[in-house]
Amino acid sequence: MRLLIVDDEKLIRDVIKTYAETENYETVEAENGLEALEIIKNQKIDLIVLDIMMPKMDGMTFLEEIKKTQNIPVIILSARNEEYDKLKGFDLGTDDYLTKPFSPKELLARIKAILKRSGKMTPDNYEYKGLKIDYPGHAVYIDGKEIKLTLKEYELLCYFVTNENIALSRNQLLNKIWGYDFFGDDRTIDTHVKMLRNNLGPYRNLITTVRGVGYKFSVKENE
Amino acid sequence: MRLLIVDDEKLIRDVIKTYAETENYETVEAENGLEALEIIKNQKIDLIVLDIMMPKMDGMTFLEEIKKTQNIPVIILSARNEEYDKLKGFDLGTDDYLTKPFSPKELLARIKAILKRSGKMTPDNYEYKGLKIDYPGHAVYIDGKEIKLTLKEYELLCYFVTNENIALSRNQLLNKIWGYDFFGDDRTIDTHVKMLRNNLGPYRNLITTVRGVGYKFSVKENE
DNA sequence: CTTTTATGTGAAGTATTTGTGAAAGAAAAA
DNA sequence: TTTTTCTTTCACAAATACTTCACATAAAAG
Repeated sequence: MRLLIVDDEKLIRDVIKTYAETENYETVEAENGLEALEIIKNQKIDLIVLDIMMPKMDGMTFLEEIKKTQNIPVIILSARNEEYDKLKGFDLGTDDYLTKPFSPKELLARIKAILKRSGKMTPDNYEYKGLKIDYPGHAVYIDGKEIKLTLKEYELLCYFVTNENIALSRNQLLNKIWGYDFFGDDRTIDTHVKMLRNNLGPYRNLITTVRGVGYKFSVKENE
Repeated sequence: MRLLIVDDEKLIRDVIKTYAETENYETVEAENGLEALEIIKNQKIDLIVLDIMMPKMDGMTFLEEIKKTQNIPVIILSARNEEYDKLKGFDLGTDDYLTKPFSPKELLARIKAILKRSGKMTPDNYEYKGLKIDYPGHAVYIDGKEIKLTLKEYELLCYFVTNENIALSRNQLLNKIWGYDFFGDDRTIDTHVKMLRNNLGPYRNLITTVRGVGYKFSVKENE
């Protein structure tokens, strides 16, 4: 069980690290979002403790970034009175939120709760028949052969896969993958879905159109 | 499922609103107790999120006021260290409280728990015999086989199902499903009901005609 | 029983939504 | 810079959905 602690203050990191280690969690540290992204790319992380206020790449940006493709639970640390509305991309199902100053005991309790709740940890790959996604490697395979997806196509696919059997509106997709500050055309999604379908070849029909709503990924074998 | 959010800080209301909407709750806002009372009078509210400290009419007064006549569950928000024993009218069976600052996740979890407890929770699917609606998937199944409904047919069915045994006028249906800005013909509903009935096959008679009024969905086995 | 009123329904016409190729615009790589 | 790759927009075709209409049918009223 490995935690990533992202905070620019070494003192805070040390405190968390100390307490976490008494509970036998491994810890990895990062000073800012950029560093954290690097680590996420290369290591399997089970939970992230994330400070919102940081230089270089702040917590929110980092959060939106990783939520595009990964589903690692996150505990957010923020100063009291910070603006709540910045907390976009925050996934109510898997994440939690604590205000500074916090009691280490409470943090540990929440860590425990989240890890328990999410039971089986974030898998590092997805597989359905000959379709395979290797999350750490950012790669997708069809029948053993790697297919080359652009970033948006990959993000789309990941989001679809983690929301199997759920109809996703264009807005939802835009917000989650493009970010809340994208003000372009809805239909750009259609184009990306088209490309993704083409690239999925024999698996193209796993993405179905939900007319009037958006798209849905499902492996159900209906006619 | 409609929540009333009562808080004098717009920021807090916005945060709650944002998160509540991701869970598909409708939200109504009020700045103070007086406003909230007005709303309660005129709308059906399933749960109230209530800040205790407010100008004009504070949360406590409001709480006592509505508890006299209604039994809507309430989640109370209060600053840490406020005296809880002042919480008159607080019903331990149906209500809950949270201290600020709170985690949105926790609030939503409590909302869900309370709604579930009070039997009001919208489940994410509906089932009656071989008729099944999968809300997240926007899909309807009859005896295990998916039937393809158009958006309007699907919306109609959902609205019927959530208003079982209630006669719905054409106007009501138009307003809810078509929106208040639709100025077309009433009878278009008849056509959609016709199509929906056809698609429901063996379950077509769950939608009965209420002559002079509109339609009604009911599972009662009459005549 | 006849008339009136309301609903059921098939079919035609209208409107909307989606698929798609291509071009323009951005970003990254060379 | 130039070249390449990726992203976004656009335009039009195709598919699908929605609305209206006219007449058939059924229920209620006279």
